[in-house]
Amino acid sequence: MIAPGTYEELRNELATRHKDLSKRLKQIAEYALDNPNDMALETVSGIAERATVQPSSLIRFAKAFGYSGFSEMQRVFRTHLVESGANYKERIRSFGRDDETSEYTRNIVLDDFVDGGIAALDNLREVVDPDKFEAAIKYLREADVIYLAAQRRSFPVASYLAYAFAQLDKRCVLIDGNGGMFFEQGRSIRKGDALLAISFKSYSPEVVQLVKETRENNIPVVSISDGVLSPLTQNSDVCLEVEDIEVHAFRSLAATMTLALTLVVALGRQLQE
Amino acid sequence: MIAPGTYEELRNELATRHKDLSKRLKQIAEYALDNPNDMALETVSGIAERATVQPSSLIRFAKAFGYSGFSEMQRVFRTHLVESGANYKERIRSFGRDDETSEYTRNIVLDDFVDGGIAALDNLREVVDPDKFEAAIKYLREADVIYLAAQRRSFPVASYLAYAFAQLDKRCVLIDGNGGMFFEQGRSIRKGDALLAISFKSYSPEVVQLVKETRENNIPVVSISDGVLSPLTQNSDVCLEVEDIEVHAFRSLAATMTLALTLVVALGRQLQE
DNA sequence: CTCTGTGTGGAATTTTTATTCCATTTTTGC
DNA sequence: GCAAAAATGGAATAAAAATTCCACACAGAG
Repeated sequence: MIAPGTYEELRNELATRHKDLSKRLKQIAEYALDNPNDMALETVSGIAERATVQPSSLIRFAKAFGYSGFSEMQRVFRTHLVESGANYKERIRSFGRDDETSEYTRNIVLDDFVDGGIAALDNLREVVDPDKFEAAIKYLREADVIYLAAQRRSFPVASYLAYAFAQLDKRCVLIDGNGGMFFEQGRSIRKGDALLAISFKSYSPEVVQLVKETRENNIPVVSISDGVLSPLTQNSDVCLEVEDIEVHAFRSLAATMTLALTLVVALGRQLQE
Repeated sequence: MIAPGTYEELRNELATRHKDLSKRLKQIAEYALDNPNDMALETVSGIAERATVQPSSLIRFAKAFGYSGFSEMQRVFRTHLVESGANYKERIRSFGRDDETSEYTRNIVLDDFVDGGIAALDNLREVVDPDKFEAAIKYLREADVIYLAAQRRSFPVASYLAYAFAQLDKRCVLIDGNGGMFFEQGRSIRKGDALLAISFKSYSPEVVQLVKETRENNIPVVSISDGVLSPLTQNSDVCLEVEDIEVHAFRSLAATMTLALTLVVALGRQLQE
């Protein structure tokens, strides 16, 4: 007897064997299919109570399907809960075992990054708050000149935005830190302009400082960063959250780039009107 | 002290109080925000291990936020896990409906780009030829200095690669055309180096010309471009094809960025050996 | 440099939870 | 309708998990 390792397999097994089960086990099977979340999260006695069976029946049930005990079966339900839920990070964690032959590896790598990128984009759809997005656009639309600040890994995003804004005939300044003049470039910002800053952990100190200074001068700051702990979030008028997934210790920019593009297009539409 | 009853409240609380927390509690706050699923499903000691803290710190953490113990706090994460899953399914169901209200429309834009990005990534998986990929890596690995050439929309990709190569201690020169010296920078390439050029239609004449010149000098040229008709394909030793999909007349860089990242990681592995 | 108080690691303890076992009940085959 | 087998309930036990507690480390004040 081999125990089903995935929720789908278990479901199948439950369906096919349902009619041959004893009264109590039938009852449990039905409950499990109706309330997979309970199966994933509740304790044996909790489920027993809700399903009006004895705790011991639940253990018998698990054993009848080949598991060593209830806990082992519960893992299947838990995994399913995580994977079916939008929460993408766990999904990512489950791949990326990469101790294969190099023949294999090269494709594995590309596949991993592609999967990671897709998961990041899926996630982007969920976490972007439409109100914040709208607010960000408003600041950018009203700005006379948009200043773009980003360093290191995030710099390409700013560079892309600079190109795209130029296409829209939206004036902008890309603070590239050329000649070590990051702050000199940044401080030429003035009333009527807006700063768009992009940085992820570990946050570029220059960008963080520039954001703070700009905010203190009552100039609007829009930022793109990761999560609520980011120092950008705390010092910006509006912060859009993105999280690009880390695969093999490298982070792609797929989601961030897509967000940037969306920002540009949305802004472009409003400018046309 | 009143404990946050929902995930969002807790998240907020974590964010605002993060800076005042002690070292360990900070560490836990970060872990919790990054791995909410673990917080929902794992045991105290399991989480403690993954977050490299002591079990007792987790209990202290929960109490610091007003809960009676870890278990009470865990309920918040569990509820969130279940509910976020439900929302996700809801979203999928309501997908593809686009009956106006600008309220709705702005999301449509993001959704479109996300879908476009996903499609582009899926496509990337298919069209990348492993042999060409391998060959590209070989040229780059053997190069003394990698020269990066790209203009306009593709420039951010080169900029990203420059950053990533530097991280790998691989020498490279980013031809950025600063001061109008595109060709001057490009012509400093010499035997033993390699050129990595990125351009899509309509192809940047400068990049195309540089590729041709470099090839004529018997220096290896690797390119990233779109399709067999690209003048880069014809004048490169190896050309990797990508096609980022056009949505609302704008092209994202999601797929190209992902390819670039993969290139970097694959190269990085070989350099380590 | 020493004292004081907060923060931390880790073992000990308590509580909760899973599992086993067996007496009792229900089904099944004759 | 009567054994024999299977299934069930529920208390007893074992296992695992959460929580407490205390000795020690460390940072900041004097």
